[in-house]
Amino acid sequence: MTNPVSGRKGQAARNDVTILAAAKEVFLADKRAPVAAVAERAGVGISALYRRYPGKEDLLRKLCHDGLRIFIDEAERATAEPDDWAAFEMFLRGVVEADVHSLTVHLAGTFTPTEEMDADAVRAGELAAVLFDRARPLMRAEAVPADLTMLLEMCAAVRVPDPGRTTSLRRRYLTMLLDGLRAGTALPGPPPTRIEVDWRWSSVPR
Amino acid sequence: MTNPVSGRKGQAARNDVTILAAAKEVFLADKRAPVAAVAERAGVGISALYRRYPGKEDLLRKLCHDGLRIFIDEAERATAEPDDWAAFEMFLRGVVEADVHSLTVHLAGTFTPTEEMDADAVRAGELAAVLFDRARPLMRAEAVPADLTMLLEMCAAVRVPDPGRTTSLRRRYLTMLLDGLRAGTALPGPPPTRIEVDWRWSSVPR
DNA sequence: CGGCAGCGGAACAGAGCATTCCGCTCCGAT
DNA sequence: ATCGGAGCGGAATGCTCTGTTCCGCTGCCG
Repeated sequence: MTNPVSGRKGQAARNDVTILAAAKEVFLADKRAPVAAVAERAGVGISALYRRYPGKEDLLRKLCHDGLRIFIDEAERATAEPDDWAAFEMFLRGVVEADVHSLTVHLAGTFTPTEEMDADAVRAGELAAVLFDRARPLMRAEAVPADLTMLLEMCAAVRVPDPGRTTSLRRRYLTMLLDGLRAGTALPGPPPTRIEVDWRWSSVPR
Repeated sequence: MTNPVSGRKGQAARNDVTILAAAKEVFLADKRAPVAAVAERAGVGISALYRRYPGKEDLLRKLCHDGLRIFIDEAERATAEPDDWAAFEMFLRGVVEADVHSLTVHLAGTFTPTEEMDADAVRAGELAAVLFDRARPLMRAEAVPADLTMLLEMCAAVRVPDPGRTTSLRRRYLTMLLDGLRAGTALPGPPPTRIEVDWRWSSVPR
């Protein structure tokens, strides 16, 4: 019973991950997708879903929190890299690769966050700031940490029907953005503020 | 009667532009917004809207087509600029400034396009390609015209609650993107194809 | 071999929305 | 001054869509 790869329990355990994966796919494509779409994508009935999560909002929250944790993991992994710019770039590439931004920022606002999530979000911001500061000497002077959120937002906006191509194209434009981040002409207007960048989190619906 | 600035006809004429402006604001913020939201934003009743447009889809189409025309206008205006890079930059800045991309690509798929729109879309693509080709010698070698769509897409993704700041921030990141477009490290993966970039147009719902 | 965990999917209840419709107002032609 | 109707507000209508519940079945587990 400790490792039921087959049988009733095994199937249930497998459904756990299947459902989560399906939810990720579906809500990444459309954050307002109906619950039934997730069940269908996972190839299970609706009950299988409601047996695991009290309601839709809980599923969304779980998905978002998982994304946040991946973000933190990527940041921590990159921190170990000694070269400042390499660490920074590794971090961003990891986040973009995992499509974490869509999981976190895009899903924000569709549920009420838990305190633990808030804490994790703060931690994520701190880690990113450290990475940013290390790489800052290599960037254009006007760049600020809040720019990171926007850069990720822009990468997440790159989307084509084929997921593989989406990833590939995002790599392409992230490269371009990183080049633009390093040097160039003076930037117009004031940089984004923390509040401007985090507004999705603060708008608590219902 | 030729210029009824006041009276019944005058109010109606003023409502024409008020409604269109409201629709632009509302659908820019959320392309799936209900018709009632447009009426409310315009400060009119729903009838005022349905008197002008047979249905929601027609309003969306009008909005999108107007955006397409602005795109073309910007392209034509920029074409007159003798300096190749300046023309290219003026074009992109104009398009971003007018938030035309959200009006066109983002609204695509919410209605069935007319033949005239298709023709205009083709013309828009041609004009943009000319501008691109003129500036190409000044860009990194891997850049292709389809990149333009993606760059605009990324700029459109920059969005904060305050419209003024949104515009300002978009200028900021467009500058960064243009710098990234001009030079830098090699880009990974194949560039986007025309089909990948136009997929929204081809998916015809209903 | 019996019980129940786990599940499929129909059924339910309610929300949201595009569109219609009715009655009112008040411009403007006579 | 009067009256017809253009223009409009907003309630009413008739969906469609969706979250959630519920019932009955299946087949593993003890």
